[in-house]
Amino acid sequence: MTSDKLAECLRTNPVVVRRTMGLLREAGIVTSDRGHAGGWRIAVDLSTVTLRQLHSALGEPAFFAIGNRNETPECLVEQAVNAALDDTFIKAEALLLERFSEISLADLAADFSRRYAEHRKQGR
Amino acid sequence: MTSDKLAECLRTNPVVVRRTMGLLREAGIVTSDRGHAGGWRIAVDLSTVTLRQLHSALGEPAFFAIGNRNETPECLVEQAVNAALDDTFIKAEALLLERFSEISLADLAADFSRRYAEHRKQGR
DNA sequence: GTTTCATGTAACTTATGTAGTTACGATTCG
DNA sequence: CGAATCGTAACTACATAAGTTACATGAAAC
Repeated sequence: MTSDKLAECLRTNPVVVRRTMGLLREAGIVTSDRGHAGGWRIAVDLSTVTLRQLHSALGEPAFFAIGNRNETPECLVEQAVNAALDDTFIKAEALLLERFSEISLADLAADFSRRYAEHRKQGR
Repeated sequence: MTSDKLAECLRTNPVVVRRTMGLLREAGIVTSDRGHAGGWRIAVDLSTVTLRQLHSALGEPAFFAIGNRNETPECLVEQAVNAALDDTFIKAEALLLERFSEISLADLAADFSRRYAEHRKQGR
């Protein structure tokens, strides 16, 4: 599928698609071909790719919007708050990473297919 | 303590302090007095205020930086992803909220005091 | 009562990060 | 050759949070 087509599906811009897909290519998950009949192609079996791997391929973006701004603050109040919460943030992150590693793209594809079939049935 | 002094401690601006402290005042956690010898005062026993209450007073800002952008998306792919992850995000959030409700400002104050004493000992 | 010290708050400015856009070079196929 | 496509740099737009300015309001000091 071309960047243009993907951008249309995702309601965004082809260059944005290329930027993100480029990271997935670096991780070996997709390949790209230039020129006529080029575009993006999935390079691996969907059952072998987990959300954990995608998260990693995309640069491990932060899970949390709040919490630790500074790992080793000088401020003693900040230190006390970090000490009280760090363990829990680490546990919560582990929970999410664990779940991410359990979900493969094949799982999502299967669920999508189910939903799509349902959608078509309802649509009639 | 005045907004000016607090702003200095927090390395920020008095108006920013007033904005945030105003929310804490609405929640009954602090009071403010105008005029000479005015400023902010803690209104309750620190042992009765938990981080959960602060989080609530400050408008329950989002815990997560990623995840669900749309609770009920039309897109079937997005639906499949949400279905796969929602439970886990809810669990992770519950974990954080639970921990927040376990920690009182008195706990943090005590830990701060310990750190401060240590700091002064080291300082000599 | 005037002066000084505070908060309360509206309005504006600045900073930051993400996304979107334009432009064009490089590559591939027909 | 020419059309299609990615690669990428550079720029623009937008949203959000934080910072700033300005001034009104209120309270205590003297």
